[in-house]
Amino acid sequence: MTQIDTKTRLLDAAECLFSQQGFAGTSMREITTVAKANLAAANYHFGCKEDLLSAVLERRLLPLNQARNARIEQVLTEAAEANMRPKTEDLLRAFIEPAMAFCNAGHNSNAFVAIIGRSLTAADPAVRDRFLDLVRPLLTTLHQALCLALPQLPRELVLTRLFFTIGALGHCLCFSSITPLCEPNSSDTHKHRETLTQDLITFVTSGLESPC
Amino acid sequence: MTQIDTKTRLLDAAECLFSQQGFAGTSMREITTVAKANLAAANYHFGCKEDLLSAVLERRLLPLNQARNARIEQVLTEAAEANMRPKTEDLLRAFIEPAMAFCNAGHNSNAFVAIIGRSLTAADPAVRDRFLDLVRPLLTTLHQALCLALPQLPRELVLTRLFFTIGALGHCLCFSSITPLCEPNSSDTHKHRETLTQDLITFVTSGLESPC
DNA sequence: GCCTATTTAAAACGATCGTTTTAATTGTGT
DNA sequence: ACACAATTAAAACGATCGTTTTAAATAGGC
Repeated sequence: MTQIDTKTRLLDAAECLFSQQGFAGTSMREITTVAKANLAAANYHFGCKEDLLSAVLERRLLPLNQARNARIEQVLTEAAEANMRPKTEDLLRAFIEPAMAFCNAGHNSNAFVAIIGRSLTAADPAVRDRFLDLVRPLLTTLHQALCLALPQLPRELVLTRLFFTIGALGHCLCFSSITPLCEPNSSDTHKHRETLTQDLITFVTSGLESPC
Repeated sequence: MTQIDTKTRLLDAAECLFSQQGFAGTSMREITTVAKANLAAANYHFGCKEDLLSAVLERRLLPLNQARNARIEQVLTEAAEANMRPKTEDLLRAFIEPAMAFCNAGHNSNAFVAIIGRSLTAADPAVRDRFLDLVRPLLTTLHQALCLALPQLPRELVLTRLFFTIGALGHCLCFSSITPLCEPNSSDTHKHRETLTQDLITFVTSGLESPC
């Protein structure tokens, strides 16, 4: 068998269609058609549509958040060894860069980032809750780390500003998928994405470090 | 007839349901049931579901954006009279405050803000395009005004940072509807919303004014 | 009174939805 | 070879969808 796993093809198709049309706007028949698989195969592998969504989210989000978590821990460790406070910008970079880099990670993960960007504020509670369960631990870690970097600020204010940061990031992830900024896969796109990432980090770092 | 217009009841119901379940996740039958109207009445007044969405958007967004536009013009006029540059914070306040204040504007407009927050990055192009057409002029005006306030920054960077600002604002609008921060209509809610608004303005002002 | 616009009731249109079932067929490991 | 998991094909399940139609009833303006 030279072609990809049916299960993987289903995940790829679901990811692509969910990102373009949303969860409610995508049918199981569309997914199986794009995946060139049988309609029954989807339910056979994933049970129901909502569990397919969970599988789509988990496949990318678990490793992504693991990478972000590792980078945050690294920033904290290096700061502790130097007997200094971690820098706000370093923490935010550890949180943002892996997500934005996902756009260029090959496969069709650039479709996935739009799902991330939208899931947090999704109207459908089924989407929102399944997503929130996957990111809550990371956000808690990041919040605590940011409080170390910004001891002069009330913890509650840091959390509020972290919310703003997430909003800005999510908006970026959505738009870089909706509106391909240049021709896809061109070096221009790469460069622009890197610029955009740095612009975002600069923006939210200033926002978070703003005096109380 | 002591009760409200059928047309208005349909708009209210659609607004409420769209904000809670999204456009694709809400059926015409749900809307007419909540509105205590006949199913045929919805199509009679609005034609089709998409045009109903447009009507829902326009009812609140036109006056809201008109108010924001007037406040931006006022900031520009006062700055011109004083022979000074407009302040970034004043412009951002003119843009943000009316939207956030909408949460407490009575009727059920607090449901509407979630629609605003989500529409910009909606998966469904029908939703996104109809929304974008209603806000594009305002965003153009705001961008130009911000360039006057930040002449040291490239216009393109100002636009990028305005995108981040919109993302943070949209995220706020969504969450203040999803998670009622306190008991609704309590003075606590009012106070918290005002605090949140000021926190957001402080955050994005710092972000926009960050050195290049 | 008459005209027109609203609104209701009820039913039907064809279409699509998520899911399940049944049967036959492939592939893989042992 | 046998067993078991994966996959296909095709059909059907009941349900819901957006929209239209037909008919009757209700209101308000002139």
